[in-house]
Amino acid sequence: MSVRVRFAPSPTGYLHVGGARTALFNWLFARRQEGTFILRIEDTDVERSREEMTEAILEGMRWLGLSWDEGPFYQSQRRDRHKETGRKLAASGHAYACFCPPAELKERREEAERKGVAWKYERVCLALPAEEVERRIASGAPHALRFRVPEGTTTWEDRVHGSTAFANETLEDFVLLRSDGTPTYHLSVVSDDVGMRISDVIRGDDHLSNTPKQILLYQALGMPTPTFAHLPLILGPDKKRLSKRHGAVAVTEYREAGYLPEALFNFLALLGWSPGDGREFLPREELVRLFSFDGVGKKGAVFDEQKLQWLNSQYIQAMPVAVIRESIRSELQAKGLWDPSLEGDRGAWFEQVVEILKARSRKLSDLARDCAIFLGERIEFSSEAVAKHLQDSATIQRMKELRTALAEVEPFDEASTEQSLRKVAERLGIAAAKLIHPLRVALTGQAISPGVFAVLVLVGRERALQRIDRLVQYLEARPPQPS
RNA sequence: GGCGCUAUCGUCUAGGGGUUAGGACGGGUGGUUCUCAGCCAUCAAACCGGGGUUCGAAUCCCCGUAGCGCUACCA
Repeated sequence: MSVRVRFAPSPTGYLHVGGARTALFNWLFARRQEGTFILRIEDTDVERSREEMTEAILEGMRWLGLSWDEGPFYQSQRRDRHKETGRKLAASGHAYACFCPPAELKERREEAERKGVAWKYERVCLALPAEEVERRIASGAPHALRFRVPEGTTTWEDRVHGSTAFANETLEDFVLLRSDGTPTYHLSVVSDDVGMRISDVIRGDDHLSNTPKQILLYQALGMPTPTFAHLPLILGPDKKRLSKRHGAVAVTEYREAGYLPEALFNFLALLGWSPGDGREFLPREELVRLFSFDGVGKKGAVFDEQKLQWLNSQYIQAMPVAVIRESIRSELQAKGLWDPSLEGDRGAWFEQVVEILKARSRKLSDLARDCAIFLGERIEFSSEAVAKHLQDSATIQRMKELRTALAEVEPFDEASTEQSLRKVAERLGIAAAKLIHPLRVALTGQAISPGVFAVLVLVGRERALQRIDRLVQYLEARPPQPS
């Protein structure tokens, strides 16, 4: 029997990491089992659904590489089938008309809530004589269709939680069709899952208590139930379900922040699942190969951005520089630092730049930011760097000496420039660091940077000399420093 | 309130009757060095509580406790 799974988001917001993780497990399972992954948009809540959110969700899924095989299907376009399923249930005696005014029921529910007692629909309309029901329906009385919950216990073998049971008496006769004839969630979901021949329902833990109701619907319909797997929720640092309150939750926000889809994918898979052998860096194909519900935990997992950053850095390290260049191109363009020559004449040079930057980057945005010292024409001196390395008034003269040496050194490579600088330091009787740090500030404006000689060579002799000149001018223009 | 789910280092987890309770992130320390990162070495850090069962329980059972989720004519 072929595996058919679905991801069924509501288009009420962007694709958040919790939803993405649910989609991801569905995807992994489908790929592992060589099954079918179906995308179904549950847009039947007209109040909250926004059409443009559907596109945002699709965009998030494409970015993460969660390709679907069928769909997207729209639940709102399948209403007639849902209603038909409801009518079938009524015809077979599994559902009945309820004429109770919703406002009245709501009031009683709230009153029970206030008193702190349990309340469920008392089945007043179930007791109505058949003739009266017919008469009232014929007279056009508004009515909902309620499912008649049978006696007994509903159990299933959850792929994550194992054997799970609910006493049916804790369930109320829930509404299938509203008074206006529209189907409710449980009816729509089961109707669609049956219609789409879904074999395995993989969703968040928040649906665990919906499951008995839905199983009852399958049984009333005479349909085989799918297997269920309820994934633990993703939590914020306060251990509550991750939400906007905790910061970034949309997958697109992670893209903007400089994370790679491969890293987020890997991270999300590890959130609640473990291969068991301690490996952490697991590219997509490996994940597909290893995935099994055996490794899925039952406990909610806190989203730890530190670990995501670490994984991201691992993917950056593993990425060919040419690919990194493509990935940061739009960000460089946005900063006005991009030039077509970076893919042409200066391609090899730029790859060296990326090479020395990548080991120190946890996010692509770090890398793109650090490119500025090589691509930008002007650099700004950071106040920390100035305070730390430019206080000595002898620096002006030292930089002039260094400039002279660097103007002549041949070849202009790391080894020779370093040798040259050290020679100057020796001649002046000072530690090399007294030249290195101001040089770093001259070249990068920062107190921290990659190895200063690597930077020097990549900046190039001409620009390096200009930057040293600028530093000297800056220091000379500066009012005398209090000693 | 009712129902349900869950419980191993700060975090993600491995282990499932006898282990020095393992790994990873993060943190500490030391080394490399021109800074930072990286890398290498190294350290600290956990079985929610109480009862059973057993020669022996983190592991099995029960009871608590805590956290979370659901409790609509929302999805």
